[in-house]
Amino acid sequence: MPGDDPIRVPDDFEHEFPGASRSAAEVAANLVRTSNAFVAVIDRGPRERAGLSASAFQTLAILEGAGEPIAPHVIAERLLVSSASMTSLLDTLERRGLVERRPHPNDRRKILVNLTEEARDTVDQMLPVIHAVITAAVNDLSEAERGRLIKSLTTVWTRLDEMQGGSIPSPKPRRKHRPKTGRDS
Amino acid sequence: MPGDDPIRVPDDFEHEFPGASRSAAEVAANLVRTSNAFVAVIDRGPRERAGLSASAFQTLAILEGAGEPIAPHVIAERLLVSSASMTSLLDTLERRGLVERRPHPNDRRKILVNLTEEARDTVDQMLPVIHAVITAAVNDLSEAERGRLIKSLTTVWTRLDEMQGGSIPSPKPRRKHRPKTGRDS
DNA sequence: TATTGTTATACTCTATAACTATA
DNA sequence: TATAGTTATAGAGTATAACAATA
Repeated sequence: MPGDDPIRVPDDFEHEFPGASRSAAEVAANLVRTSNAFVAVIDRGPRERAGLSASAFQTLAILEGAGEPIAPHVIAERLLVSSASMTSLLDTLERRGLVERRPHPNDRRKILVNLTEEARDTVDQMLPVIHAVITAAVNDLSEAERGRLIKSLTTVWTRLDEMQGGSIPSPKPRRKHRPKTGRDS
Repeated sequence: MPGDDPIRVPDDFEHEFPGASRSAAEVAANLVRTSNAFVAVIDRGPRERAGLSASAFQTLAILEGAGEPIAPHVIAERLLVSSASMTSLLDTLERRGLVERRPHPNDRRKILVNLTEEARDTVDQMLPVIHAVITAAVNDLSEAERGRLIKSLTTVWTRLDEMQGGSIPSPKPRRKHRPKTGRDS
């Protein structure tokens, strides 16, 4: 099966991008590919079957994970969207009967977002499918390999998390034969 | 630093989801988190600085990778969007001066999409930044660890790729204390 | 004054269906 | 008939700015 090989990066990569690491590029490419495959399988299976957008799905997951009704601005923070976008998302979810808005008992500026019975049923049907997919996908790795994999991933994530805040490293310029343009050929 | 730990899954996970593997869930969670961090750093850095949507960015990447002008339906296939969506994307990119449509020399139904000088300059500025980020992120892993990581990722990806086509495993139902609803409390 | 949520407005991405031109 | 691309239309997600109600 030729499709079962890792993604490779060309020989001249480190010449084209001085200072960059070829093996690092291969790690990143294979990492993102595998993550995308996870998301694709889960999307096409449970999520799209339920007719939910990615944001709607995450909103339900946040509410389910919280274990109790929470206010829109809390969901918006976790979802990294504006409060106006949150209003729109909740409108959609409420229209579909998956959430309900209720007044906050103490603070009359706030509301609390509840999952409906239907939404909890949906989540209860989706999660076992998702975990069955994950369990099957990782099945060929030994426990020791899983441990090493998690450790390596955490090492990389830690560095990325540091970069999130601000300074990303400044690179040396690219060195290359420009691609054909159709104009200068 | 408490934030530098791997994502863990609760003790009762395998009781809650019979048949599912806790270590597999931890692998998946940490994998997706790390991939998302990669994408986030690249998005907030190079991509958003260039004012490009994810699809616009990918369109430029496809054109750059092709190394020569290609037809819209080819881009649409690789991007997994409809031809009408492709037209709209190209409208946006052309309005910004990043691509040009030219008639196909042989087949008058077709057009060819060219990158402009400005687009090639943009890509040439973005790629070194992206590879510098990747190189720095993976810096703490030895070459041996990179090799093992890529191998494990490929193993998982292969299984996921098999699942893409069709049959996802059927799970046993969830077993749980339902979360509070605000109604029945 | 600050916080919470909504409304108004606008733009992008996405899709389906109908259409034109060409092969 | 089949293929390539566009137009028309519609819906969702996103954002910013302005606003009302409440703290």
